[in-house]
Amino acid sequence: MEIEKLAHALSASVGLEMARMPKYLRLSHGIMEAIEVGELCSGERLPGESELAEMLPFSLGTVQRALSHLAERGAVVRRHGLGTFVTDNLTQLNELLHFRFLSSDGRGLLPVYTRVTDVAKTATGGPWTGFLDEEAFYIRIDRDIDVNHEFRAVSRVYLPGPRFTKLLKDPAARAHNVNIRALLRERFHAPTLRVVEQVGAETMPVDVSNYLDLDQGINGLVLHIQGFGFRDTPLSYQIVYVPPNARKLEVKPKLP
Amino acid sequence: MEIEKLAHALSASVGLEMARMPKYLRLSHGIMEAIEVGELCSGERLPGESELAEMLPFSLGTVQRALSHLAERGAVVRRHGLGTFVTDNLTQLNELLHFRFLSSDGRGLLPVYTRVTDVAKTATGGPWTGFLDEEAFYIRIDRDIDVNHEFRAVSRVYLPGPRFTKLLKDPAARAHNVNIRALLRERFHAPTLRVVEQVGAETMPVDVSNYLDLDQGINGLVLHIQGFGFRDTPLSYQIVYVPPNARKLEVKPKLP
DNA sequence: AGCGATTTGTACGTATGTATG
DNA sequence: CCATACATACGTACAAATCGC
Repeated sequence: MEIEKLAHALSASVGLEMARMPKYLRLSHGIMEAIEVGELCSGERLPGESELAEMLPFSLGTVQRALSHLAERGAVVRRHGLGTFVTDNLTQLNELLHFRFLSSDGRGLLPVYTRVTDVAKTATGGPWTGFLDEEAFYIRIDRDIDVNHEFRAVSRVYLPGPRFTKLLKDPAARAHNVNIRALLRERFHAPTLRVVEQVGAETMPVDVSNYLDLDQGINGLVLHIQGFGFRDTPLSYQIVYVPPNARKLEVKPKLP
Repeated sequence: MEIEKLAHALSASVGLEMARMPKYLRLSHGIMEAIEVGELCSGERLPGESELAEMLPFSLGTVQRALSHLAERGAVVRRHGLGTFVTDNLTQLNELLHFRFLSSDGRGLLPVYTRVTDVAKTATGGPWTGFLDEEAFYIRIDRDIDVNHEFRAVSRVYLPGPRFTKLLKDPAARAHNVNIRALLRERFHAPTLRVVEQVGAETMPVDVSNYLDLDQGINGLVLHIQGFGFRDTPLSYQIVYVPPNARKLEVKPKLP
């Protein structure tokens, strides 16, 4: 990763919402974005602290604080005497923020692999119509989520149609392991700033049961994730259908 | 809280495992201990950063780091322009509230009414035996949870037996609408400082199904809540069985 | 094993910004 | 407006871990 790119990414993401943010958070978000859009790859080593401090308009202390901030959130790993590295095996950090299936020993997280199965217009009603503003139509992104090759879940993201019509033709929206929230931020300058999560045991819909080869009418775990953007405006409504399985979903972050 | 006491507590807690610890952690642990033994009371205001830095052999930056460390873990609350305060009981309680069923409009929370149905010794195994330390026996507190008179759930709290034997005879443990964690904190000076929550769609056990008048073998929402006390020691293991219902449970959003 | 070079971790001191009463 | 107190930022120095020679 060249520093110039990072510097460019940082300067590109200022001016608006970042203006009144502390510098260490600006740097932290800039690096986070670079990770999400793939400029910084999984496992890649970042430039050293002093190098960053020298080339960018940040002091060493500020760089350190930004990196520690990212390390606390699991985006990077810092190793004494070696360097700072993008956390590997985080195929999608954003996804893992919601899909934290625990491994057997309860210490690690299971890897997840996502695949887009459909991007289409929809006009039908549902919980998203009560959350998103009233629109002529909505865009639904269907994804298949493979958890550790053990079982699969179905994710459906609903977006206000008129604003995101371009998604229907954007090949990036159909790529594997795509991060929807990163896509919205990059392509539409619509970052998700806050989410509200709800969970319930609901009967799996017929089409989901069919797709996952389940019996009809059984109950599964269903997540509802409301995404808010600038000025706390409703931005996205995601529903994740998880079939019954032996794994448990962690719903709170842990600080040791 | 007088600085002299804190200084004494800090000097008393050195020499052993603290010797090779960073200074900011030593200070952090010292303050934490002062809270544990009651020298610093709930809601009490700590001396200012600069005051601490002046009176104790710590620089301002080190004091700030120690206080931020405690604030991140919820032991203290820092308020700009006001000061740093020991987290009070009510705040802790709200943080640890788990049954956040949302009302129809999604804005308010549904009222819950709890009723203790049994307090008894148990020696049987389960997920709690792997979490709590090995004990001769455990204490199980069964509760019936009525959510807005719409449906009922079952909660089972497992505690290490020897330490909490008194609960078997304590009438307060059988009172209605009692908060178990508040009870542990007040009666046993054993506050729950951190929880890890997991959720899954599991088959409801036979006795729970019978108690709730459900068909056998159906899946419900099952919460597993691990409670940690001082020094991050395992304190309680709670399992909540929620039958399928129309309401959704709000889970805490992740770090933004 | 020793010795530097590099890199993160800790600590200190100082200055300035900003929220609160 | 002022005093207080936390929040941010910068600069410096040294300690400790790691790697390659």
